[in-house]
Amino acid sequence: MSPGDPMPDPSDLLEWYDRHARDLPWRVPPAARKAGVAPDPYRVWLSEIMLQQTTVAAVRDYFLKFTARWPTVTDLARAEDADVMAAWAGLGYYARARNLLKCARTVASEHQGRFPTDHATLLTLPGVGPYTAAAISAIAFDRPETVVDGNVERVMARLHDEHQPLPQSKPVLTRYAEALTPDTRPGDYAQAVMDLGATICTPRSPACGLCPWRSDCAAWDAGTAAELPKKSPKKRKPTRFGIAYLARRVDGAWLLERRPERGLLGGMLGWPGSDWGDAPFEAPPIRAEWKALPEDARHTFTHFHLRLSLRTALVPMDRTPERGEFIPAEAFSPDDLPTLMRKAHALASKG
DNA sequence: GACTCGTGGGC
DNA sequence: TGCCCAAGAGT
Repeated sequence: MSPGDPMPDPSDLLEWYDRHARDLPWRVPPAARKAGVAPDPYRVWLSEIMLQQTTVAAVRDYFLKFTARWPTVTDLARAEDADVMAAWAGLGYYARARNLLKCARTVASEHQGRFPTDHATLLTLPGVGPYTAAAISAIAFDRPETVVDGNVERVMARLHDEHQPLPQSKPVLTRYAEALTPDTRPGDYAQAVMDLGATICTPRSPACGLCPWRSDCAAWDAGTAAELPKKSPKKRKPTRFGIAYLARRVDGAWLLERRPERGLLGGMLGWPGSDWGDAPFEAPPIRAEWKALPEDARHTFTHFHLRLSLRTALVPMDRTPERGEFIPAEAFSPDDLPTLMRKAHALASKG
């Protein structure tokens, strides 16, 4: 920070937030907050975990489903692993769901079912990193912590016309954000900066004409808002190949397998099959007359494309699988599977 | 610091 | 179609 740097007024943003705060299921609106309504730390924590690298639109229904089924952190702590993983299926980044349960059980057993209020203690919880610790402390407990997510990075890069690319610029953007964090209404302020980034100071075609901080924005002055923040170039994704075996028993049961805790889709149910690489091979998980499907399941993960070759078979009752276990038709729903495995199921059921 | 780790929507 | 992006954390 140096003299002459833009110094926007947090009050201007709070005033904007009072008029334009989005209506979100996990949010206590500013008027209610002023009237003394305190957020439920459980709901704040749950929403923040779900929102990691995930859009509000994708999270909304999952949040409602989870809070209806597990209204408190102790309810969640008592849940079966398989039930939570199934409820999370489709939302992605499944380590979050595993850590969600670990965290709920830690809060229940070591913190008397109440979330810690301070940043340092929150950081010790599974799945809670610097951003989420600050968000819970600020939003749930109205402490003056600085949240730095992708929105805040973008807003700060523009306010200061910072052209150094992310992630190298992260430390300086964090200092800019810290310098702005107010002692009054820090929880609303944290949500306000993120709302600004999500609705006005957007990645593409920002609506600078509507921005309460426009007159204090260096990128607005320079005409560079839309090209910030700069980011380091990304590598392109390779394509990997795999084989999956979808066995259906004559009584309708499906042969599924719980994936290892670590790694891609860790802890989720899936179809037995090969590893994913250049030239996969894997013997079938059960003796049967296997038929190759004409169409591969295609799916793109964060860092590679996958083409999954599918094999199907109808197997008699008296045969024991070498891998996985049969799940009865009435206990199976493709909604309990990660999206890739749903795609494979849809193709097998169609064919 | 560099990787790994999902998914759906927008352009 | 292909790339970018989204309230990041763990290793």
